[in-house]
Amino acid sequence: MARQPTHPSSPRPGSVTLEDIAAHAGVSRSTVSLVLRESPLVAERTRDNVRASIKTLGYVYNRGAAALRSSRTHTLGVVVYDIANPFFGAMVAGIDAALHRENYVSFLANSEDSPQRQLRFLERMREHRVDGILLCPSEGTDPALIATLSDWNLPCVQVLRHVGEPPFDYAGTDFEQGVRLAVDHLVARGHRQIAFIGGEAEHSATLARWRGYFAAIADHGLAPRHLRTALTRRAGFEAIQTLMAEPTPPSAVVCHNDLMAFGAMLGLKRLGLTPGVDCAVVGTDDVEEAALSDPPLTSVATHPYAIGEEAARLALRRIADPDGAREQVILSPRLQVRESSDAAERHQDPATTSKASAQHARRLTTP
Amino acid sequence: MARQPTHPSSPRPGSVTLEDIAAHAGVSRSTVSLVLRESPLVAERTRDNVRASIKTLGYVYNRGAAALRSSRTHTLGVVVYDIANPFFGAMVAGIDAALHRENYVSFLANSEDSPQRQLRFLERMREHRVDGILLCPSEGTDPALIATLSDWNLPCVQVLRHVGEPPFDYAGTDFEQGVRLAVDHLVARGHRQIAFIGGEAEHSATLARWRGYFAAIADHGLAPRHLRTALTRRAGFEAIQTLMAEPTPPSAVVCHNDLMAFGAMLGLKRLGLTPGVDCAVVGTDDVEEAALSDPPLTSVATHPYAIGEEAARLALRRIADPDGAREQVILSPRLQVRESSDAAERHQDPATTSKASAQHARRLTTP
DNA sequence: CCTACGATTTAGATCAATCCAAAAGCGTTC
DNA sequence: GAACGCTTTTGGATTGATCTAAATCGTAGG
Repeated sequence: MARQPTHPSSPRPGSVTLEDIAAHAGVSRSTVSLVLRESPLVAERTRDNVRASIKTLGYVYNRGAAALRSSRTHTLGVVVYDIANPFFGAMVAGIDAALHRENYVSFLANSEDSPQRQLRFLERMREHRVDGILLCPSEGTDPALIATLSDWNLPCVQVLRHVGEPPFDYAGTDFEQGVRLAVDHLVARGHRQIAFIGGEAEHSATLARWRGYFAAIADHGLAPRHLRTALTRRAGFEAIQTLMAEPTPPSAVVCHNDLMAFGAMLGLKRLGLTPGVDCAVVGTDDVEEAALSDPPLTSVATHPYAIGEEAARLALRRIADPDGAREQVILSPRLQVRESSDAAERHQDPATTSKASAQHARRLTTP
Repeated sequence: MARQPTHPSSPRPGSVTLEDIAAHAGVSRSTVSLVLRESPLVAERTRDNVRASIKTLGYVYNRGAAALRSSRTHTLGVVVYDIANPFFGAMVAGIDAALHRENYVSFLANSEDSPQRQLRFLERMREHRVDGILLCPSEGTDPALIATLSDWNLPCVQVLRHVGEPPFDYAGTDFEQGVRLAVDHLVARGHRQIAFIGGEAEHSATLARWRGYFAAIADHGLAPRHLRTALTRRAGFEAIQTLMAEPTPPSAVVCHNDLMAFGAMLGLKRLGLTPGVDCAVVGTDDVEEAALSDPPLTSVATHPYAIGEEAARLALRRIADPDGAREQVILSPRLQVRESSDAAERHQDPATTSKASAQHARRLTTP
């Protein structure tokens, strides 16, 4: 109601078209279109006139119509498998920030780790003609999916996990290296019985952690103790109690993620033990809560926000150059040592949080 | 490459159109369109033929083109101010689930609590011609925004927070009632010095908590003690230490959210006090972590997933009937009592989580 | 005076669907 | 065999942008 367009035949507000602008400014539709797309072909005087008409008529660009002709929607599909997990929340925030800067906008779907849901969403994305996909493949994703997307002509960047054979575009963290850092740290603190809990599933991200664990343990000439569990707080709570009841209980545990580590620390307390004194605990992710737990948790920082940003950047690059060399961006994890693995550590300010250090990124290019 | 469309002039795979299907099935474009939209006007034989052609040619529906003509995109814009917060993660999951069922898909934006970013996103949504908006208004949102959206002909459902004057569509929780429940519970346990921490900002959601707190305290003839702080874990950690250093320290605190409550419990431990024994702590939200903290946290459950679902349903209803009566769906909170407010409670299984009880919803309709 | 030139601007086709009014098909009945 | 009523089907217009090749314009060179 505020500003009715002056053109009389427009039925509801918001349906002013290029045609209307053209008539008002005394030029052709084409010229208005060029102005909207900041083309250098248009004379400055004309451009100003057109801009003025656009303003007075309250025109709104119709991206749908533009996409029909240009087959570019400025739209991306993002699939994660658990948006309620703060790690993915941070990642999505990073994606959002990077896309926002480039005037892109993203569809989000939560696959709930169901390949069927994931596929349905991807099909829908195809109908909406998104320019590309950011995919955290759900559990049990058919590796052929990536080839299918490629058949569909849909650029796809995998994030955090990956399936199928390289080369593909991928952004994630070097989890193998992360677990190695954790084990090395614990060995340096004198631990010899170092267990690993987590990882019943078989993604790349889980496998990488295993590799890191077994390799590091072997390097130090120690005996591995690996317990497969779910990846929840609850699972950590139970797993630690199982381990501590064994004939040779571990003196330290490395956990698949921070949630499990918190669970493990609670489990230790339930047993009357003190985390960091009776048994060291190391997590993975370094979520905000890690600095403020009791005791503060040593954790391998995996920079979800930075991963999100990198993934988005990668996708935009692939859209601009569909046949360019595939790229893998792998951020280096960083170990944040706190009291849960080092009771001797000074009692610091509780919120010494780590900043994402994206400059540690390693870039691989597969031609 | 898998299945090349038989139509020779199509440049890349995936660009099979209605025209191609029509030619292949020996009918007109219009008929194919009717089949796609499950129109009862088409004879069964014809429908089957067309379906077969669609399959063999590998046709993909182009929603962009359809939207151009029908001005319905089957698309929604969702704005939250902190997607990294697990509460919003759960809410978005609820929204996603509800929309998925109705073949809708949603754009997500993280406003980072900036009205400018929020507005930019909303403008972009308008360009994409979304059918509606789900909005958690960012801090400092101009109340006129809701009227502007209405001018734009964009149905908008506010979620969790709201600005502007009713009537509008809204889905949220009765925070006032929630805080009341918490205070009543504490009084019943014999507490007389009950403080409230949190809420320096001025949203509806914060104001409602205040109202609940002051009203309940007054009802019981007690003296209020309210500390305004930020809404972070860190803030809770500091606030409790401030309060406990006062001449009459509280015997119980109610916190704006669970994050702050966790911080407060940590702060008590830092002072050598035991949460639940030396000072009771109650949070709000009942996040998953609450059941597994040390001690388990009493919390007012606010059902984010259910709120998300209700909000999405509301939006779809409004799209179908733009001039219908505005609705407010307000879920009733439920108090989940655990040891942090009741040290005498039996040591239960740590993960007795609450199920969202959406049947407690109260529906208001403003004509 | 005519043409060529670079810089702008434009008409008309095109993109892939929906909408609408009109036509076609078809079995009855007069 | 024409008229009728009913279900199906169909051209052609429409939606709002982009793309392409051609038109316009003022000026300078031959």
